[in-house]
Amino acid sequence: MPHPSPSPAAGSAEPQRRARRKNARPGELLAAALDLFVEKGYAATRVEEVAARAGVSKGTLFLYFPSKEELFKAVVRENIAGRFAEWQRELDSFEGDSEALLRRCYTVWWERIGSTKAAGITKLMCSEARNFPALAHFYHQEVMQPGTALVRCILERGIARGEIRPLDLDTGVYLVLSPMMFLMFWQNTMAGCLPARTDDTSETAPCASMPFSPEAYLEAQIDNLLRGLRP
Amino acid sequence: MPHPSPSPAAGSAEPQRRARRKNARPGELLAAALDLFVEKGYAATRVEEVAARAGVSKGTLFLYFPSKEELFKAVVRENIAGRFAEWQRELDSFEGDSEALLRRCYTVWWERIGSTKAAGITKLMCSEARNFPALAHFYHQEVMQPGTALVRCILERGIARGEIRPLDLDTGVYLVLSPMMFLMFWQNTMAGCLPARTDDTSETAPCASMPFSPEAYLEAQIDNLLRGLRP
Amino acid sequence: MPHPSPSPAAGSAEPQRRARRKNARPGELLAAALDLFVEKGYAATRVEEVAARAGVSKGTLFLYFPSKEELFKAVVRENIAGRFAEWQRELDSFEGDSEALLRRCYTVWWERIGSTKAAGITKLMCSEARNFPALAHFYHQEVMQPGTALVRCILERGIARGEIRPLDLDTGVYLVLSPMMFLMFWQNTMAGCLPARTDDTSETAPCASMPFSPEAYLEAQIDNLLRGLRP
Amino acid sequence: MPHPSPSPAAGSAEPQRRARRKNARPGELLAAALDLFVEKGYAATRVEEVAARAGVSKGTLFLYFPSKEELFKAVVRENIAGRFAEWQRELDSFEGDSEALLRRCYTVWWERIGSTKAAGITKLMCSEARNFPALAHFYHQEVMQPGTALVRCILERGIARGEIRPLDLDTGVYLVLSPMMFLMFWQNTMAGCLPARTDDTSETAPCASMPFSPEAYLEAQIDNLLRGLRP
DNA sequence: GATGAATGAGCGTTCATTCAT
DNA sequence: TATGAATGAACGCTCATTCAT
Repeated sequence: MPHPSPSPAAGSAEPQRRARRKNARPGELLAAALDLFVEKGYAATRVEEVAARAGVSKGTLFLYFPSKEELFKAVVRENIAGRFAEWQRELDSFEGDSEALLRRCYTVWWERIGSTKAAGITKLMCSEARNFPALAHFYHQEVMQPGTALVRCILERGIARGEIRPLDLDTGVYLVLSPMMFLMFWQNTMAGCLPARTDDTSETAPCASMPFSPEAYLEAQIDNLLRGLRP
Repeated sequence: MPHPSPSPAAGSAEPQRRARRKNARPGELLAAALDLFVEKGYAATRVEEVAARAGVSKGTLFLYFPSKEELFKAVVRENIAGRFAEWQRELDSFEGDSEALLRRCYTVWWERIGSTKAAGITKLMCSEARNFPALAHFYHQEVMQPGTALVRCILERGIARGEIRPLDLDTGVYLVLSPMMFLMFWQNTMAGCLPARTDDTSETAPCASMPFSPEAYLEAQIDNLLRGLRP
Repeated sequence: MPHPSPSPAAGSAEPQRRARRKNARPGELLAAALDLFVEKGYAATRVEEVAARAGVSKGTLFLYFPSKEELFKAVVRENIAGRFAEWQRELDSFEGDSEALLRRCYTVWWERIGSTKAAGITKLMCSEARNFPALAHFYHQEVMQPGTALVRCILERGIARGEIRPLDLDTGVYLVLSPMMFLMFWQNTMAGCLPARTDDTSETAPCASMPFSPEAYLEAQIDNLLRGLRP
Repeated sequence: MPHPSPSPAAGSAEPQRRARRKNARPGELLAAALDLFVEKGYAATRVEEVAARAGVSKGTLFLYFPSKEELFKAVVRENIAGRFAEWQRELDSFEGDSEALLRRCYTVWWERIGSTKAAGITKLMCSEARNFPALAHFYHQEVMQPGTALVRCILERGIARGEIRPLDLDTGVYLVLSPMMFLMFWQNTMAGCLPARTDDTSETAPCASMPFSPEAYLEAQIDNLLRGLRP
């Protein structure tokens, strides 16, 4: 095995690449689409760019997703909407008290959504909902409704167990949800503190002088929320 | 009355009005642009529409602003004035306890910002921050920083008076601010509740099944916040 | 039974069927193409659809026909066979008067051509003539010329027998032919009476208010033609 | 006036060209569109080509016509549909007998439609109706319906005056119309005899060996029709 | 031979921008 | 100064054609 690394390695793995790619394509496209949608927004993302980032041509994208709109929906389903069933199961089988449940809820959300690119989707959706009513409807149906339903379950359970003071649930769910939403907005706007974009202009991080730790924020919110919800 | 009809000088106060209009032009364009940018977002707003709403032609707009991008920047700069000095004075002279102060703070914010077009500017700014990093920086310094400073004052005062439990202020300020930001986003996206599309599928307004009253939300947040902040 | 599963020779009569299919391929493709070209026109027919209807893949079609254009040409050549010799024989042996002959002529034409897919070929050919001048020429020589010759015979016979008034035959043949051509066009266009579009405006089938029965039309035409041709 | 002709003549007429063109543009575009639609069909005609033939850019076309479909409709209205009112007036004020009326009807039709490019529209419409149901509907409503209504008027008048034998009008109108339609098809398919296209390939006229005079055909048809319609 | 994943030129349409008037 | 006719680059999407397997 001489020259293992810098060699172009042209040869053995080529034949099956086509077949192997075929299965990988949707995932690669979804990943590229997630990146670009979050980075530039829905309207400003060109499908050709998504295709290019996934290493294929424009036409190929339409082999897997019939339209830009469906591509976006697939991104949402892949990264958010498709996971509610699992979360509901986790919730149903949880055995601790409401404080533990809420803390776990925030932790899990932060790990799986809040700190990932998926959080950018929510910000994007809120930014462009008015211009793409069909997408807004889809997002509402597939994400907002299940999300609020999940939180409502948690609160109802806590009230039933006497661990949470009775409160109007229609607005109560937003006591739990709004910190998450705030974080998703914050992370994807003011927080140029993220590794910063690598493409065009040199970009001084806007919040350089204003410390903000999402984890600390979340911690403070959950603490305060729990105090406030106590019976 | 010689040459009554073909003379071009028909009309008395015209020249003056023309001149008056000329000075007002940039302002009228900025006002129209503000409305439309807030209403539809940056990308979806057409310069022709801005010009039309300002009562001038498309070409005239480009006489005052060299490009759509510069128009947008001018709109944001124009509308994010500092009213913080006034608020700081109101705060300094407040004599009630922290609960009253915080409640008043939310009320005043809702009346002067949250329920007005100003909230739309914030949402707009956040939505487009990635595309206009310089503006995002500007906004952060001129709005976010003073805003957090103000809230920090309130909390420090409360802690000093023993009305608020000690807590890390760097993150604590966001306990107060995040409901406001959440509301500004919410009001300008999901609550758009467009009158349903008329084309293919029957689509009820997206928020039909998810009631949300900003006032009720604010009430619930302030209540819970105050409970949580109690020593 | 060694190697039962991974052996590719699984199946008994498969090889033969494969071979049989292989010879039938071009014909199956031509048949599918005929259907679709007649149904949707040249431009609107997608080669993939032709391949699918013939039960093969898109790539396979291009194995047999080098391009969509050549496929079209092959379809037209294949389907415009000459049945004129047979009709000439039937005409030569006819013994009734001219009215009976002309009536029979229309009836036979309607049964064998007018009401069948063959009419669709004619309409197709006429519709695409400008894009395929060579085919138009071919069609003119192989179909139009013999057709007019046949009708000319009928008229000459009638004039000779004193049953038809003398008239210029060069144009007279079209008195007989034009109703047929009109019908072939009509049947394959306006009479499509598509099941109404389902999207925006309420659109009843285009011919709803304009009743048209091919048989009644043919009947009226032959009646009027015979009256007009009487000496 | 030295060098009057080869001089570029740049100078006097330039200033008003813009304004003058503005009024002329729709007409120029409609003329170009008529040419191309008739020449290549609806689907195969590219709007960019229409614009180019009218001497403007693609975008300019959309300044005057909001879509390709509306451009086509405008062509139809300009060349056919918009004239029925005038024809109806001419019909209402006609004072001769039915033979004179029908002869005049054919003559006028031939001069204003049949022998012009407008005839190509009907052929086009029949060729592509199935693929563009909206256009088919429009054409049916704006052309076929008024056309048949007009002919029906003529026949009813003749029957009332005892100059035409009673006959079922629903099919009777087609006795009058089908020769026109036949001619429109014929002229625009088999009759490469027209001055032949000047663009790409050398095209031998397909009907070289088969004499066909539209005028003679029309003459024969009207003669025979009148004989057939006599009471 | 047969497949179907991949391509890319081309379509109708939009809209920020220009410039002759 | 103000206009609005004109532009052309770009978009989302289609589909005949190619070619590695």
